[in-house]
Amino acid sequence: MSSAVSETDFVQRIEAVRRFNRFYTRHIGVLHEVLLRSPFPLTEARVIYELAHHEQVTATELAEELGLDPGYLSRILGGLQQRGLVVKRPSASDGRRNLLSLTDAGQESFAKLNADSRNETGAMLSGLTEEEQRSLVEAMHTIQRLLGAQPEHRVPYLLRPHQPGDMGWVVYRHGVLYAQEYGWDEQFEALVAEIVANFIKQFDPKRERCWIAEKDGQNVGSVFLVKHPERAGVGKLRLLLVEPQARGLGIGARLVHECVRFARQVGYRKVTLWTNDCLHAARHIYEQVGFALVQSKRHHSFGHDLVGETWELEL
Amino acid sequence: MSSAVSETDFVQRIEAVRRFNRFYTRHIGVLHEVLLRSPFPLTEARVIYELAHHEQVTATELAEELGLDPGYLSRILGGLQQRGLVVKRPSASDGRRNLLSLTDAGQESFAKLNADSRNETGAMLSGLTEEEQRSLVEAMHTIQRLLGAQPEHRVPYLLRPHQPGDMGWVVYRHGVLYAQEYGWDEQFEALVAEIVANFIKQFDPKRERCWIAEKDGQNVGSVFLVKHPERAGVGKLRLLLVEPQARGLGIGARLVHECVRFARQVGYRKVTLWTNDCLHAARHIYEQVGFALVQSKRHHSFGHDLVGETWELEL
DNA sequence: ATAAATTATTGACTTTAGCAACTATTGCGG
DNA sequence: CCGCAATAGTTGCTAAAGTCAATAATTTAT
Repeated sequence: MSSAVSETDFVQRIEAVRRFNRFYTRHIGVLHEVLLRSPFPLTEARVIYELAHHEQVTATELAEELGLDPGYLSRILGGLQQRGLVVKRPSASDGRRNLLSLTDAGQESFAKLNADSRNETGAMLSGLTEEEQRSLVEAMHTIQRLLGAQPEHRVPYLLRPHQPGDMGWVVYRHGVLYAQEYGWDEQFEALVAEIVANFIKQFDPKRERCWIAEKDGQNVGSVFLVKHPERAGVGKLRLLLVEPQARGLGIGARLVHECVRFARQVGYRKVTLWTNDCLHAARHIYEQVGFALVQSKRHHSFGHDLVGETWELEL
Repeated sequence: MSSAVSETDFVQRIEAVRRFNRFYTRHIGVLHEVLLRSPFPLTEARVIYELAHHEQVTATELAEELGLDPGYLSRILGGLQQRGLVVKRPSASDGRRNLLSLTDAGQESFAKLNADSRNETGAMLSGLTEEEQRSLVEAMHTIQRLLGAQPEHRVPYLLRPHQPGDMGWVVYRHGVLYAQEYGWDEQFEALVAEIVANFIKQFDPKRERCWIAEKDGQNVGSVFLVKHPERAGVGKLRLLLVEPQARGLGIGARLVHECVRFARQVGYRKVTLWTNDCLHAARHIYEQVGFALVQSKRHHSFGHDLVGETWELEL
């Protein structure tokens, strides 16, 4: 070793790290007690958690990520499937693999778990001052960086069904963002409000749905699929929105993709949507997913001259 | 909540903390795999670890500290006792309690576990630069402070039998410290060297022992109990030393205490020791433990005029 | 085309853990 | 000093968590 002094430092650091590990082992133990109060055994909860953060995973990946025995995991997944929380689809490209994902019920279970855990953490944090919270988070970042947390390769956001509060958020953010980005006036916000009001009033869970994208605990995107008011067997995609700070992560595409998947699943024969030609990012996504422009029509709304467009996708 | 902005921050912090918890859960999982390669199951290892850091604990305290179920712990302790790693003595003051401590074999097992874990952590740390190591440790301190790690009320040091390297350390530190603090010359260091050489050459594990005090992974104290060269049934306490940076923690008293306990246990009828009147701290400890001054004699040694003293304790 | 590797499942087990009931003490209030 | 609540620890029973090896179905590599 280089010198007596630095050797001493080194040994002391080792002990400091070990002390921290003991401390945090204990700390995590306490956290887990909270999860244990949920109807899910801890390991199951962890599996659900991972599933919620992946579009689709294979069992092997999951086992890897959670450090579980494949056999054990297989059984856990079996149980979750039986209870209707997880579905498994054979992979198209590899007959050995199965792609796993949460069902709606699974999503719901996750939402509850997630909320509990979040509240727990929130309660802990709120015992600290603003300044202390900042230091804590910063210290945690430092540790993760130094211990080589490989950038989590799960998607950094989350899709979920709507919850209380989400409708207000949708109206609010549509209003703010379209005003900011396109200068649209409050007529647009009113339109959005009307749409979501109707969605809630006439909600048919079997054939309609809202997806909210969440990132770091905050809403960052939305999309709705509703029955077309006049044309039976046709679904209408509405209110696609992604917050500026969350753009570039593929959230928009993912939202539309989910929408279409759901539309197929519940038996629509066609999905239609109305947008405006100035919304380039959205149009691009619709194109990618396979929608075709079927009609274009000038109109004056929201304080501007616009070109409204109707797009359709055969299922 | 105060404002939209700080609410946003708060939610993001919650997620950051949760992310860290997941990260560290996995990280600790990996650490534990290492321990799992040892002959001890993780929980047993933790129990041994705690026992090594306490003079004597009760099962309840231990369960509390480790967050274990008392029943479960009881069984673990039972197993450790059967394998001769732990002994249990009924408490004098409370008939319900049992005071637990590691046997020699237990100490040895601990030493191995501890070394493995330390090496593991050392290997991890040495992948980082000096600067990075410092940040890491600092971040860990921050977290412990903020999450209210109550100051560990276990003793922050550790007594253990001697290992390779310890004898050299004893000679080296006696030489350095007595020179620094009392100006003694290298004759003293030579004397110490001779004593430890004889200790090793004529070591009788049944009736002789060396204790090394360790703190944060470093040696900080020593004491020896050996057979008196002339008087059968008498033990001689020698080479009591505590590093300046570790004084005030009761390490000296603890070392002498262990010595006396051992002397009683292996059947000596008396313990004697030789010291000098200028070593105030040491004399104070001997007095406290019950030693009596039986002889005082001037001598010139180590480059100084000194007053040598003989102290004795009837067992 | 065959061997080797990968993905997932199953059966048979062990270990780990938690709860509740029970015994032996102790401390306390009347 | 008696009775009773509280504490320390043990034991039986049960569930959860995890392991290991064998197997089947594919895919990939040689």
